Amino acid sequence: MDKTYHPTEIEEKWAKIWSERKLTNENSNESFSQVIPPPNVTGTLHMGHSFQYAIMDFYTRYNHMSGKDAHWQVGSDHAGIATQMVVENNLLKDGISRSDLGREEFLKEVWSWKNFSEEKITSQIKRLGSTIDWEKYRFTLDDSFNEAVIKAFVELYRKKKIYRGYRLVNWDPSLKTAVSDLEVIRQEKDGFIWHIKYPIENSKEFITVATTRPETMFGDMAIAVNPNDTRYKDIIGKKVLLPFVERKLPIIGDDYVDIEFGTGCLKITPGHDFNDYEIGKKYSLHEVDGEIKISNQSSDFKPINIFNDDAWSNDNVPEPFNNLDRFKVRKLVLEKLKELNLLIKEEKHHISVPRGERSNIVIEPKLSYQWYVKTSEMASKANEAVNNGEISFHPENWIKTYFNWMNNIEDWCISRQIWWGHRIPAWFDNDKNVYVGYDEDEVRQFYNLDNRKLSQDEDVLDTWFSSSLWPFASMGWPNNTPDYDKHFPTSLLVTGFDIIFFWVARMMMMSLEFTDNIPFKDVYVTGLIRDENGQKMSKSKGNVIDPLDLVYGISIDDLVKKRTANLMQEGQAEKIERKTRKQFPNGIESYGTDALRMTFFSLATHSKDISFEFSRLKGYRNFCTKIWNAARFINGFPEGNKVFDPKNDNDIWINEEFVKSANKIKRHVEDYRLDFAINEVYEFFWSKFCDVYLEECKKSGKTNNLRPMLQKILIMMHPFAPFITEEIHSLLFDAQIIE
RNA sequence: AGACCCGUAGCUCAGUUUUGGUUAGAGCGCUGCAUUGACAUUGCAGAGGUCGAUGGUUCGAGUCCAUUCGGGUCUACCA
Repeated sequence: MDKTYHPTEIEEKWAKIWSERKLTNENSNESFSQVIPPPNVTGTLHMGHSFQYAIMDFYTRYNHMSGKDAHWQVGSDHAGIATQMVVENNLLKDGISRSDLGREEFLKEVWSWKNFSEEKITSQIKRLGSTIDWEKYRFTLDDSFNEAVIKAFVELYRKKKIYRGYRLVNWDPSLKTAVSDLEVIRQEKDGFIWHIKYPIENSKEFITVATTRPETMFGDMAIAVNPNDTRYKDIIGKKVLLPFVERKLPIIGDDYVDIEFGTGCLKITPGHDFNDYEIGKKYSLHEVDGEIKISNQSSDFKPINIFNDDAWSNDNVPEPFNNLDRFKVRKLVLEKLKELNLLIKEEKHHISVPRGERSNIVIEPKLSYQWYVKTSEMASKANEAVNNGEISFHPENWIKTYFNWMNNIEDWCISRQIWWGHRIPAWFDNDKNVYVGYDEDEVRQFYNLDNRKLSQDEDVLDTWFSSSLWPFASMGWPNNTPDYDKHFPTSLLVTGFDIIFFWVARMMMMSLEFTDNIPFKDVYVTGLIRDENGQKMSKSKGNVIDPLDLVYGISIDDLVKKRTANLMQEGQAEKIERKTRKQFPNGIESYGTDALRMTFFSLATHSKDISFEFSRLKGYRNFCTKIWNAARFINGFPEGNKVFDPKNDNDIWINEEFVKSANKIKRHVEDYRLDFAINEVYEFFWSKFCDVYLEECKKSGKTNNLRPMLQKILIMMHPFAPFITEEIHSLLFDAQIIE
């Protein structure tokens, strides 16, 4: 054995061996299985990924060593919007836009990016020593996965659990696509509320509405007051003249209006506000010759849309307000209202602005046709599985978060107006009739169509729609494969709390729908890795650490280069460089994968936010050194017994301690408390085995049992620190722990 | 508006439900001594906590209950 422990050389050797190896406990009837939360092919892996993969690999190895047939299904996610954005940004650097290329050419670009990113990601996962059968690698947009997605869509449609609807959606004007409720981030900020006078028809009276979005007034279709509001009782039924447009709007009385709020008087803009839409629908508002009419025919309802796809005002908006960005419209409207003395008050008001999760642009509610999944029935089935204990969360507390959302779940908008994704299997004829099916032939057959021309829906599906099928589709569903038979439902899901709604809940719904089975039994919910100051790691903050830089170390210049490359905003680089040089004056040292891995386990507490500390990492690197040196020391003694054979008090004592610790560790592992488990490992090896037993053996010279005891310990420690234990084991015992 | 989480040693955090129980734990840091004879170090010894605050239940509260202060997250809504 080398005098010093050189982790990276050893690790590279074993990582390669393991990436080509398949675990074979195929004869075991007991399955342990889990699926990787497929990483997005948007770039490279970060600390959060390696944290979770360490845990997943731990359980794979642990269960394999317990004799089970352990399967860890690996793959990656096409991540529709996110990946498309990355590729579009890259092209933009060369002055090329998506539309310059056209759909087909653009998709070629995305596929080549996918290959590039996938290569990086898989080599990272391999380097961490993950125990994976790479032949079973899947991608959420490969052909057979598409088969599963199409089947899911068509079946849901034919069971009337998917429908197409024309209604308001969260529209991202920068990406020009609809997004789901979950992809909208609310940002609280200080804004204004404006009080605006609208003249009442045939009178000198005015009515004052309060609004935070004056620019949408061109889409106003009614004024609403509370019928119990004595101030306005008499004007219900009268009409107002919408300034600039001269459209006649009815004044309606509805309980929805809060008497206390604002002026107690609300403008109704059904084309641009979700609540107004509901009211507009209730009264079937529609325009006839410049006047808004009320009816009880719901089919009459026709909201007025005043924006284009990019949220610039359209032709429904008069001069000089049309063909402007919505914020310019707002500014101009306020100016002109002021000139007309119709703007009577500007009040500070706390508002929450909806922003796109990816684009960060302000979301504009927009009327459009979109596809939706009906969720309520599926959700209650999923809830049942949690309530009757079929699925359990660890820590349990996350159940509350889960139910909080599931009990108020809305229908899920699954269509996206982008190019990268699973194309929606729906076809239109020239009369805009819609037909859903597996392919065009099947559609014609199913609907008994003549040879009319059909064209496929241009839209693609929300990435999370395909991800929701991952636990069974990645194992071969809808085909019956040996993996699906043996390893589904899976035993464990390791994932972050941030995607409980996006992913965990939806997998539960889809799995129960299509397989009549839960997708997983235990959900191990991890916290989010933050930097030492508790800040979320992000490119723009410049505090990201690449896990492989902890393994190999990195010079300060390279680290600065890495952190300041490809920044979205100008001028950040200098600040990031200063902070980085201050925190890591000499760069980052090499710590090795085992040290990193054990650090992750020690951080796997029940806490939501996990501060990544270098001092802890250093501590576990010292622990690895300790293991190495203990082994080297033992290796210097004569071989002694093949099998542990206690002959003195010291032997008996360490064996008892070993059994005690092993039992504790087993319990902690089964309770999903790897932080406790790794503490026990550390404490046993260092304080008991080294400080007491080894010292005693040194003194007494009774060293016959050192090797067999070390071997037992190495095997026990292997899932915690696979590289070093495997290396020592093969050096000293000429055999691998996992063959 | 509702829900949830956090506040314990200088720092980062365990411990709080099922099971309230003698001197409240860990790692790192700190102090002192020893050490290059397995240890890119290690060993031994040690200091350091009114467990956010107040009140209650109890023989006994970090742990249970109520109130409160500070920090954070999520969901819904906000004309």
